[in-house]
Amino acid sequence: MTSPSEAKRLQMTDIARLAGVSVSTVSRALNGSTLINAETRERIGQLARSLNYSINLGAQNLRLQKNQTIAVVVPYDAQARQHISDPFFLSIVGAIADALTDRGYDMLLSRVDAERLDSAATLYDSGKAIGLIIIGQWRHHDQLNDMAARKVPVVVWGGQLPQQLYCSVGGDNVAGGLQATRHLLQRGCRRIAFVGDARLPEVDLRHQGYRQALAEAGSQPDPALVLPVPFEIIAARAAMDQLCASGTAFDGVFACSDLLALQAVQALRAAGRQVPADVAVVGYDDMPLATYSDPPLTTVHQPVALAGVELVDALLTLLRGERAAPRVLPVHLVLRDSAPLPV
Amino acid sequence: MTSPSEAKRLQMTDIARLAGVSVSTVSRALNGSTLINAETRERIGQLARSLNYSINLGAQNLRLQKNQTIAVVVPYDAQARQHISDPFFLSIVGAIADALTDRGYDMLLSRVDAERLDSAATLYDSGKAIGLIIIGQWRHHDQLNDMAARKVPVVVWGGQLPQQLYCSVGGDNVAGGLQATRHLLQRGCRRIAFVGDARLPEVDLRHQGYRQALAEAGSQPDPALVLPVPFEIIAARAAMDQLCASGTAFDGVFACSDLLALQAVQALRAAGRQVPADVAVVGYDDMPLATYSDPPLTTVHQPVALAGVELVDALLTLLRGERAAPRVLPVHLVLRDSAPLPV
DNA sequence: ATGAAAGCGCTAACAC
DNA sequence: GTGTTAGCGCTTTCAT
Repeated sequence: MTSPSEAKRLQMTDIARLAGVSVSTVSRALNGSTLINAETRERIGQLARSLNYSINLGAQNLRLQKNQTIAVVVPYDAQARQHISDPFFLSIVGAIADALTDRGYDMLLSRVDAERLDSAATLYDSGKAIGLIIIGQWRHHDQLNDMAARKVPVVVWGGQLPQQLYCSVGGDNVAGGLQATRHLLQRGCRRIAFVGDARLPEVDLRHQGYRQALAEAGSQPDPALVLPVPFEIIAARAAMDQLCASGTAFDGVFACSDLLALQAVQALRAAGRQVPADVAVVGYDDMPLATYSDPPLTTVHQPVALAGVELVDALLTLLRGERAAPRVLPVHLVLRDSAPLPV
Repeated sequence: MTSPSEAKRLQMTDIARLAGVSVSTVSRALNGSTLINAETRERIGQLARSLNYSINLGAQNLRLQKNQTIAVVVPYDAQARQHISDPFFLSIVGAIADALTDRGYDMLLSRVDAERLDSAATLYDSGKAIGLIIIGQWRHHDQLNDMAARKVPVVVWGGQLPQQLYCSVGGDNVAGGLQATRHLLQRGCRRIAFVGDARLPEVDLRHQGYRQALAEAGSQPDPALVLPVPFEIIAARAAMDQLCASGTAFDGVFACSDLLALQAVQALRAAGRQVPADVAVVGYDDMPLATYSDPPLTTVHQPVALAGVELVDALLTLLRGERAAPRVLPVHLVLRDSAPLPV
């Protein structure tokens, strides 16, 4: 509404002139140096405050070789021009923001093409940020390894993989897949669909848990029941509709996000099948909507707030020059109506 | 995992030395100056790329007096140490991130105490960001006015108020309140509870719409039906439980967020009342969960993606030195089962 | 207790 | 076409 500041931004010289002292005195005063006479210090402080002067951090950082900015990178599908929409991504970004704020760091939120995760390194190379938190490995474990190999301080939300040079923090995906699938089997499900793109490491680990649970039960995995859909609801719905239409028999669904699970529910209903009576459904993430949905979702809970703290602490550990071991955070199944306990 | 870079960060001098030229040549080459011989330019480019060198933006910005960083400020309740959790805030942050990325700006995500919105101005004063987008006016219209008066480039998501010096972008809250309440009246509701803290301007405007709709219908507003709850589910649930227990008669609820609406639904059910048969409920925001919830929510849709674009464009207008007029974005009621059309 | 001056990494006159 | 040099706004020796 009001038009902008043509008023050149104040700088230390201005304060110095107004206070009738030199810039070094202002600098020292503003930084609380005890070298400066307490009352001049106070006077300069007052003056600066009354003029809303604030030290230029760009210049200060350059001089001090410091920087308190961490980049949080949310990859996106450039082809689909897909926007940040999955609530899980948004809430983990919120959790990281909280953790960084608590520790006095600034957060630069960036989006990069999921096919070029390595391009995030420019944020570090250019000094915009002193470290990177990347949300998800996507399909580029190798690029992340390369970044770590050239000593870019980076922590990744995702699964722990063999031959991993970077620090990852993630939920226990195998355990999540295992618990979800075991629960469905225990309910008596015999043919359980797996919804998620196993080219993503996290999903692949959940898929391992799924297969392991099937193996325990002596059940054969059926490739026709694996739906390699991305974290994107339109595609998920289409794939589920197709599965329903195909005539392939199934009585359970394990979906790799709550949103995917709810799309499955809708597709099933559209096909005239009841949840959980005909088909039980288990989701992943335990976002708030899982509580309110119809039916409330049985889902694998991910500790989002803890995730934010762990990601940040791991990165700060790296920045201190220490090694940061990958962390696998506990997950647990939350029982609700989409797949209740067997009666 | 891997430990950090003790390797001092490369700088232009290093590239210059390795290329056997002066820093100015490197600078020009890297900035694509045609003054430089095409092949030396290419050679230097290759060298820099192969070493992952990237111009130090802190220094560059200092020299060029430029900066492409916009701060997005999410206020929070410091007393409650409440975290970013309302899905609406998170999704508008996502929308702003998309809009800024498209336009080549960096986004600094900051949290400030909702009682000290003016503290966000330091981000500008210190040169961290060239402009501010603040999510919500909260209870400090005056602080925002002060910031605008001293020419801080700021745009606020929120309602348009009288005597407003800053640029706001927001949904049409009066229309939203009007449509929601009219719809409930049209269904035959006679006693409609209003759930939301009218000390917040946006909520107050919705409340105006609510009162206007009641007036149109010749209905008397009853203060006992106004629940001044914050955007926080625990408090909302408690207030709704209390209303149910109080014996105050009501047959409709207009809640100022979808999350509040769903808490109302849960409280009503706990009190043995059906939605929408006994009490119809209308929410606000039209977040994804409104589609999936039980019952799906009739709610006022806010154009989140558009909001991101408008906020960013308004700020860029200010930064260009032009005036940016406040914008009120259209909202519309989405009919679902929590308050279906009258039969 | 305060000031003068050098320099953080970069760019852009101004030389040659 | 390329090098030399003077700052961008700040902190910090080193003087006084």
